[in-house]
Amino acid sequence: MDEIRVRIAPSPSGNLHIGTARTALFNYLFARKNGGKYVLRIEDTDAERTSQAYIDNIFDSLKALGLNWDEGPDVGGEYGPYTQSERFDIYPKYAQILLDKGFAYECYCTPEELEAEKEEAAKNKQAYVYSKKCENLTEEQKEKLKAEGRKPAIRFSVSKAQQAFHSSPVIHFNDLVKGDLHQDTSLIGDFVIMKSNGTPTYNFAVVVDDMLMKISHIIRGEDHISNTFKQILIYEALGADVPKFGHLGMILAPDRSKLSKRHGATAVSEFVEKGYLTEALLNFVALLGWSPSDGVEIKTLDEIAQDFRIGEVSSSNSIFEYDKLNWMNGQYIKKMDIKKLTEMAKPFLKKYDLSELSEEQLEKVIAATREPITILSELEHDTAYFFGKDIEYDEGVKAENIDTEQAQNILKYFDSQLDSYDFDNEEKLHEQMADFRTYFKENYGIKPKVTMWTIRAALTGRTRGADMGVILEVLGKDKVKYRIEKAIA
RNA sequence: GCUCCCAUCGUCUAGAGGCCUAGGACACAUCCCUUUCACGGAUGCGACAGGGGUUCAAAUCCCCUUGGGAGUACCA
Repeated sequence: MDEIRVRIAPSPSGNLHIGTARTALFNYLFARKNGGKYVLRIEDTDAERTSQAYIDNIFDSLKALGLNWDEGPDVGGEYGPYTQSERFDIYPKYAQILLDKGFAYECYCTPEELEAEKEEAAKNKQAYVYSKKCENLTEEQKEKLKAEGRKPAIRFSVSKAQQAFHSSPVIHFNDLVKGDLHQDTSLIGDFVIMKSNGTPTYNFAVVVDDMLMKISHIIRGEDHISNTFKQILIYEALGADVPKFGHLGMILAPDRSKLSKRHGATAVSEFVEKGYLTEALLNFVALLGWSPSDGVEIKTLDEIAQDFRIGEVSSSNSIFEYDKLNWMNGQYIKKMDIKKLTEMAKPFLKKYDLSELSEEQLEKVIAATREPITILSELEHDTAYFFGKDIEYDEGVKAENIDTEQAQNILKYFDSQLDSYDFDNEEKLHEQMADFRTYFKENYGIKPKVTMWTIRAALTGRTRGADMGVILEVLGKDKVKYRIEKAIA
């Protein structure tokens, strides 16, 4: 096992979760940094909870994030198929090997019997461990049970595997991020590896797949630590090399509970719909657990991959706070190519008739409004006054910035000068506006700031917004005149 | 309940015994820049969970307590 191979193995029982995205990212980074392969496998053994829409969402989200896989369901690869439901015929073979080696046995217990065992354990305040009552069934007993119509599940004999490969019931492994981890296997009950319906359980399917796909390093969430001990035993029982494991802390909500819809978005696609850029999302999520050696936090995927070391990843949980994500998203919005950004902004501007503006004008609008925003959805509000004929006034703006005597004078004068302004010449218009401000400053002592504020209020209904030059230019003389005259009482 | 993991500013983190009167980023506050708002810049506020050890020396190592998280399925 010298080739480095990692995988991301999402279960399509929901859209791609931000936590899964981070796990995918760290696997991707590890593969890139170490010249390995990164594979995608879909774990859909539970048909009940799987849907094609989720599979599509997972593919799309991963691609949008730039986490492209070297092998996977769509691109194929040497070790396919990469969808578990297409591998159902291979698990029984390995279960049989375990049966033959004596590391597994058939279990004919009914759900009711199992339930009774659990209740008994709970009553005695004992940790539940399967009773092993089916471990030594004779052939006659099995036949009898089968005759009753019972279908067996296959259980893994934890104690037999432990005794065969470890001198102590307490087994250890060296985790890539957490270091030495241990568990007393006598506390692990003989668990089911093949359900009575013939499908594998998670713990069995992952091992078989990871083994067959020659996965060398398994990087995943720490919620899998307890599974790891079971999996190590299966690898050993199968006679396979045990891969290296690395467990990442979880991503928690600000209240330290599991991140759920109640805290806002959880799926990558939801973040995108809200106006987050996948680049920012990815960069942000990388910082949850990992930190750059040079202190520069805004980095491309490639840059992060260069600097990534799995052993330096934080082993504790981290909380998902929007503040920094928002800031980072804003940074990406400011730096993004304007044409690309304009394209991305369009879905957020559905409310408006975009045909009012040329592509060039729209770009100007976006360029002028991108600065203060943090997420794309803010664009709808911030660009409102560029569309339509009439505008809505923010609260208080009319009374404070338009209806005063001074404001009215400014507006009237502006209106009288309008015809002489050259809206087709950016530079000239800029000069003319400067003259306009100077006029009020020199003749009436009105600060340029106030003069501009008045015009802005009349034109946009607000006291904050894009650069005045851009507003004038994009609106054009007719609209400007219309709004100014409307503001004059 | 049992088992496992984790523990530095509000949050993300740097820190692998002396370089730490603990550094950076976000957020927050103030100031500067500016034709508005913003961007940007500067400054400030702000943490080693608690208690025991080990050591000449501990945020860094050990133990206990507390707190948080995870697992405990014929879910993945």
